Amino acid sequence: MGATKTEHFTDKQNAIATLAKALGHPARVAIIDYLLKVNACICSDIVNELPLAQPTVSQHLKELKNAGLIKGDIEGNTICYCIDEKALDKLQSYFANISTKLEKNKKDCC
Amino acid sequence: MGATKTEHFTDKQNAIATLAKALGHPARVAIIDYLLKVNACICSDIVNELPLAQPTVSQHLKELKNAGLIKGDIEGNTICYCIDEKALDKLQSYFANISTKLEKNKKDCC
DNA sequence: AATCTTTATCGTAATATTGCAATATCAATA
DNA sequence: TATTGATATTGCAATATTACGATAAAGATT
Repeated sequence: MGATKTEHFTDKQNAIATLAKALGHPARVAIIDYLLKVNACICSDIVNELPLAQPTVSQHLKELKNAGLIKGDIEGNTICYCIDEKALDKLQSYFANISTKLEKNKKDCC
Repeated sequence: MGATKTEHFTDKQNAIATLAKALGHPARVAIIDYLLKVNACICSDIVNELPLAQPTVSQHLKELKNAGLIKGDIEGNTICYCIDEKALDKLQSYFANISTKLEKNKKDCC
C-alpha cells in the first residue's frame, strides 16, 4: 500500500486535494507569496530568496506547475513563472463556499 | 534528507502549509465535505461513507485534528468531531486576500 | 460480568516526498 | 565556437505518508 486511493473519490475532491497538497509545503507557499509580492514573473532571483538549493527550488516550481498553481514559459535563458489565477480562484471559491455554509448553519455541538 | 526545512520559513507560511497539507488528501477533503453536508458531528457513520478501512479513517481524522481543521470530544462510546471554523476562516481569508491582490495587480506577462 | 460497539493504537509494507550534489541543457554573449 | 548564466534532470539517501490487519481500550447493552 502507501499510494493514495484516488479512484475512490470524486473529481472535485481530488482536484481540491491536488491543489491543497501543492501548497502543503512552506517553500511552495513562500514561492506564491513572493510572486504576489513582486507582482511579476520569477526571473532567476527566486533561488536567492529561498533557503534551499537550486535543484530543490526547481523541483518545487515543477510541482506548483504540475498542480496548475503557476504557469510559465521559457523566455530566452530565463523562465517566466507566474501565478495561474484559475487555480487560486478555485481554491478561493471552495473556501468561501465553506465559510458561507458554516455561517448559515450554526451548530450547537462541540 | 527528506525532512521539510520548516525552521527556514515564516510562521505564517508554515501555518498555511500545515493546513493545506492536511487537505492534501482526497479522503480528508471528503471528510470535511461530509461534515458540511450533514451539518453535524461525526457519529460512527463516517467509516461507512469512505472507501477506506476503519484504522485508516481514524488516522485521517487524527491528522485533521492535529492540523486544527476539526475538533472533537469523546461522547459516550462515540466521537463528536466537527469542523473548527477558526482554521477554515484562516484559509478562507488567505485565499480571499490572494484573489484581491490578483484582481488589483493585473499583470501583462504570461 | 460477558458481550457488543465504536474508536484508537501498534506494527509493518508499499509508496511518496524532500533535499542536494553532480550533471545536462540551452540561449546569450564574449 | 568557447564560455557564461539560468534552469532542468538524474540519481540517491533520508524521511514521511498511506493503508490495513491485528489488537487494545472503554463505554453501552444484555
